[in-house]
Amino acid sequence: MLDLSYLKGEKLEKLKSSLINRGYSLDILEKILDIDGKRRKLIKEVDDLRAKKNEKSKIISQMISKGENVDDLLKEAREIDNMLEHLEEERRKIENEFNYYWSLIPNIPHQSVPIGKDSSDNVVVREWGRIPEFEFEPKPHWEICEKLDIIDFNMGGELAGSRFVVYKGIGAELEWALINYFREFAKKHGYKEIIPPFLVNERVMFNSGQLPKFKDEMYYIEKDELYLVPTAEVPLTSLFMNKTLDEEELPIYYFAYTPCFRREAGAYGKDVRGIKRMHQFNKVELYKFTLPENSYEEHEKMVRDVEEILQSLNIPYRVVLLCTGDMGFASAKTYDIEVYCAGQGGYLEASSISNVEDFQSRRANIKVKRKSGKKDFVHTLNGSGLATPRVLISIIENNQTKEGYVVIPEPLRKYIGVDIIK
RNA sequence: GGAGGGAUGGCCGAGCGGACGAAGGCGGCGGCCUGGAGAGCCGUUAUCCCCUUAACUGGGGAUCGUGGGUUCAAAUCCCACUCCCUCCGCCA
Repeated sequence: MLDLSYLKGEKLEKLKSSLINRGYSLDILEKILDIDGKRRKLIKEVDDLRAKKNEKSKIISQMISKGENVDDLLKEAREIDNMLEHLEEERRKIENEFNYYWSLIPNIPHQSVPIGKDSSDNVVVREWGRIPEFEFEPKPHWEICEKLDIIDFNMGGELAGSRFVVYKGIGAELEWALINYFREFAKKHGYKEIIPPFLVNERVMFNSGQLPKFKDEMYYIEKDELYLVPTAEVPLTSLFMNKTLDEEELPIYYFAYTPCFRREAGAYGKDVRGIKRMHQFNKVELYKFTLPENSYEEHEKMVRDVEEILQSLNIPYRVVLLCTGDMGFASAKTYDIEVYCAGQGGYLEASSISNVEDFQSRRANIKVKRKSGKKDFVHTLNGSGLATPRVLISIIENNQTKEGYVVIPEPLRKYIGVDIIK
């Protein structure tokens, strides 16, 4: 959530251009501005009236203690009450409306973010690794997995529907191997492990920016009013909600493995084959709470942490700086890391690493107290480190043999006990 | 699921209709004292919103788990909900 000062002066201009750059219409902002005017007026009216009432009450109490007659004053006070009643209701209504629309406004991109419309305007900032070459036509991972019987796509469909799969045997083992491998990396880089709830309440969903705008993307359990987490970023964001941290405590590095549940409501018919886009997948998420002045440095560091994992697995990748039009709602700056997948003949996004500045900490109310006594909202960062499916795709497709086998990357062998999946 | 107890400022803890944004203590901050530190003493010590201002300048409003209600007036009374603790039941 943005600072309300964005509704005035220079900052308003900044907000406008940022909305345009992100491909948002200005209609909603005009609506907000209109509501805000009414809101301020009502606040003033109500507060003034309350001041008057408080004054009367004070006089009444003084007169009562002196034993004087207060009937007339009582009547006046009751009249003020009547006026307040409907004004207050109006005020409550307009404040709710205001908060709702304001929570729909995305973050302001950092000045280093390229302005652009869509992914074609993203900027590749570096590439690593050698693209594998084959003497045969490399197959897509779904064909390989089916033949090796390590992922059962049909069974997933029968149990839960499309975009669900069943990992079997070495497939399941490889999945756990990756998860544990990622966990060990996170630990090595100084992140502290968290196991959060996989279901969270509405407030927590709001804090990280999923609600109210992306309600349709979430699985919701009506009976208990709980949402299934779409990423560990959601519970991690709220770990310090309504807390004020000490300056010396920062930065705080956390990581968590969770399954991630997404309805993929806008993706009908897209990426239906294989495990590229599923309703449930596994991910190890990296998360940082930092001082505002350090967040961009920490952002670069987080990207390097994730790169190191891919390098150790010898996966060719490129780091892409997203343009304004392609960035997520909460983000001020995002790098995607895309891994090369031979069977697809191209790159797939495997990690998204964002600095959201104080966008989430405002929603969750997470502050830091400076030595000077001044309080600021902390900055938060999140990054996949990593999600398993697309890394798995890359490993399977890049390491396939002519016979349809898959050579397991050296660092993962110790978890499984085999070098090659036959 | 059933029965009972509880939720107050950074923390502990009083208050149970009016002068209470809230006693007292601890902690924090500033000062005195000291060669320095400690002890001691004095002072200070929340957040948010609106209007105003060069300014946290001045004025006002709100906040004692959350949301309602009673009252001229609620931390205090009533109702609902949430969370925590204890006991019983059920269960991996």
